[in-house]
Amino acid sequence: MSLLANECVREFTYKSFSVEKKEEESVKIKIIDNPEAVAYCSILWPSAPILALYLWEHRSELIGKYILELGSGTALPGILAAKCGAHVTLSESALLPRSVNNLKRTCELNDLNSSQVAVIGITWGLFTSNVLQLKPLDLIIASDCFYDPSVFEDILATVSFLIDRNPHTEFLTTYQERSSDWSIEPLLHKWQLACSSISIDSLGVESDIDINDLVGNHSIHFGLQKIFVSNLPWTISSRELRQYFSGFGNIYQARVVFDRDTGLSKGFGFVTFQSEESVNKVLKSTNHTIEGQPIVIQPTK
DNA sequence: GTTGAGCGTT
Repeated sequence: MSLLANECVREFTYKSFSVEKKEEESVKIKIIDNPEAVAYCSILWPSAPILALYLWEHRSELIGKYILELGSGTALPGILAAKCGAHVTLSESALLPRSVNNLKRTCELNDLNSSQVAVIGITWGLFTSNVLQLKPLDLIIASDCFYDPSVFEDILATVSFLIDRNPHTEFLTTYQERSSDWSIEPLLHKWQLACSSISIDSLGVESDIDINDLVGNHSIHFGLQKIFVSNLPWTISSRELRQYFSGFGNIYQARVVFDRDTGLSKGFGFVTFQSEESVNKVLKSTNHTIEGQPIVIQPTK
């Protein structure tokens, strides 16, 4: 399997001592991360390792279960569930064939063939034949799918439909709180779904993983993590933009905006950091220059 | 049409 530009393979190892088997169990997962991707589904968001770690710590309950992952993206939780013995179906939007294909590539990367893990296109809120043909599920999982309020109801419509067909199906989801104004609670009522939250305080203790390392400072809003950069030299690409700002902290995404028609740089771009602190550092520091040219930094509107 | 204020993409 070959990687595209900006893609990298990230390895996750889950290890725990099994009291029942009196031996250490471990599994290694490889996922394709593309922090530069325009499509959010190619980026490994912190909710994914959290859900994966939760599944790992409940792996004995996964054996033989039928699990569907919605909006799989990098598919870390889904692949982990498959490695733990579940029958897993990964899914991505049917409108994004490349993202669906990325799921197939990830299966290949983890030596899982199509009889072990199925990959299908599911568009949230649409009841296409792919959804109708699903076998009864034990569990639906989704990491970081509640990132845009305009799709909240579509996701829950799909979940509600699948739970209606098989009432013992459970839905397990992790998400980042991006705005205190957002809530799925009214929609849960509307779709007659009940929910409870699971504490992640003791998550990782068994595997000796500090979840803060996985999450970073992500409980903050997106706007504060992102800066608008202008007066860029015409010649620089997202790569150089990333390179310049990498000195201020870990970067999720750095993008120069190019004109769709001419392909020429518009001379501005966006940099999204993994923490608010990095943004503050950038804003405090003056005299930012790239290739000798002063550049302008502003918080995003 | 060879630039210099601006807030993109999915």
